[in-house]
Amino acid sequence: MKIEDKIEKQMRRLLKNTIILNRKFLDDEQLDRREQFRVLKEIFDVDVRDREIKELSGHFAPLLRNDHPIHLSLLGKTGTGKTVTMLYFLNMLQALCGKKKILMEYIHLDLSTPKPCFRALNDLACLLDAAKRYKKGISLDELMAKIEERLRDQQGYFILFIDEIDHVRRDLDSFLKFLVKRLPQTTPLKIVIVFTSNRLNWQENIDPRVKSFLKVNEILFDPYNAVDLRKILSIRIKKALNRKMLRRGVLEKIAAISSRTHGDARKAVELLTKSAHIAERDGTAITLVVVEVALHEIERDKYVAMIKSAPKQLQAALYAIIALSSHSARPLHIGDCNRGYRSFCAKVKLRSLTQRAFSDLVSELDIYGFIQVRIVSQGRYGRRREITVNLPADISDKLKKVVLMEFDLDPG
DNA sequence: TGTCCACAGGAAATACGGGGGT
DNA sequence: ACCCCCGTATTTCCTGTGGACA
Repeated sequence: MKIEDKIEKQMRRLLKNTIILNRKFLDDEQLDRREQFRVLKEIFDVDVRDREIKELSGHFAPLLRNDHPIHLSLLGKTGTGKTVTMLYFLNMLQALCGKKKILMEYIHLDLSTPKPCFRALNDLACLLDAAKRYKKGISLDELMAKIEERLRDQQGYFILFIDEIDHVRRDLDSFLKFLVKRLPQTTPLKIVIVFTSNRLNWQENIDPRVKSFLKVNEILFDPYNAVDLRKILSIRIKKALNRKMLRRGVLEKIAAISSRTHGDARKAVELLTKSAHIAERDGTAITLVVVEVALHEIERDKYVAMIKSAPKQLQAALYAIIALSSHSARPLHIGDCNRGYRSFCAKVKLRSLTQRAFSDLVSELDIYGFIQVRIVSQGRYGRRREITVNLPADISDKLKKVVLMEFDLDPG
């Protein structure tokens, strides 16, 4: 056989077993707005988030009567579709308003990373084209004035979609005071603010004087159930994957696992994506076993990402504890761990912290789930925390290697 | 019943580091 | 270049604790 034929045959065989046909439909980041909306439309067309969309329509219906709806608060855990549903809805609403010659403008202020009041206001000003991006050097008042100036003689409806409102740490009060109290008085715009939050009680500790101005309607987004997730996943599968390489029951399994553990659509799609990648890498179909492996790898990657982005001190503490725990079957105590930690610090030339600070590191590792800690009293022999490591062996090995590499040490 | 172990963990003091103003 | 401000990290100091043991 000629070499050209061989190559062609080989490539055709690989192509036949390709699993991911269109990568971008597995990652929303890679889709542009229009494509995103097209995917969303398909999802909403099969009645996913039907109730929520009905409630949204009800809330915004007064627009068509030239009436002024109150503010709105969308509550629910991450990955329950608060943001996408709202964006999709706003897009539709804008089209509708255009048709009916109703003036309407909306802004999406995304606070997905925590930021102080100043940053949030500055970001808003940027979106409105009212100011440049400042690091500092301008007071909150000036910033507010710029926003007011920009909106001073606008007409019609102005919908301000503020995503993850509880990420405004420090001075949420003045942020809200400006938006709900001051701004409506200085512009003829009819302002409707839509908040999202994954904490049901985000309004609890805001200034009562602001709160009294903040009339909100609430819509609750439940976690997705297995039926919804199946619909969402099958649309992704249709668009992105070679369905011949998907074994029976895989879709159901991913939907079931996801609805049981979190009900988060983004994580469900992530599990699907990971499974596809693994299957492709190993040259197999996506089977139930592959899904299991994917689940494990996602978990491992989560731990690795967490420790990589953690401060050096925390990395050192984790390394010392994992290393110590693999030697002894007994639970560890702070004293032992602290000694191990100190000697590790000496080895990697890291300044070691006091036991008090180290003790806080241990609590932090407990919160992140790397280790388990419980307080045990041994009477005369003191009161101490018992520290255990419950990670699968391959994960803790991997973590040790990662930490060593962070300290520029060869894991070998 | 009181003692005392070996810490836990709160509060206040202090060090550090990045950014702006001058 | 120098100082100041402010938020965060760390240290210092401290009080509290459940129960075995005498």
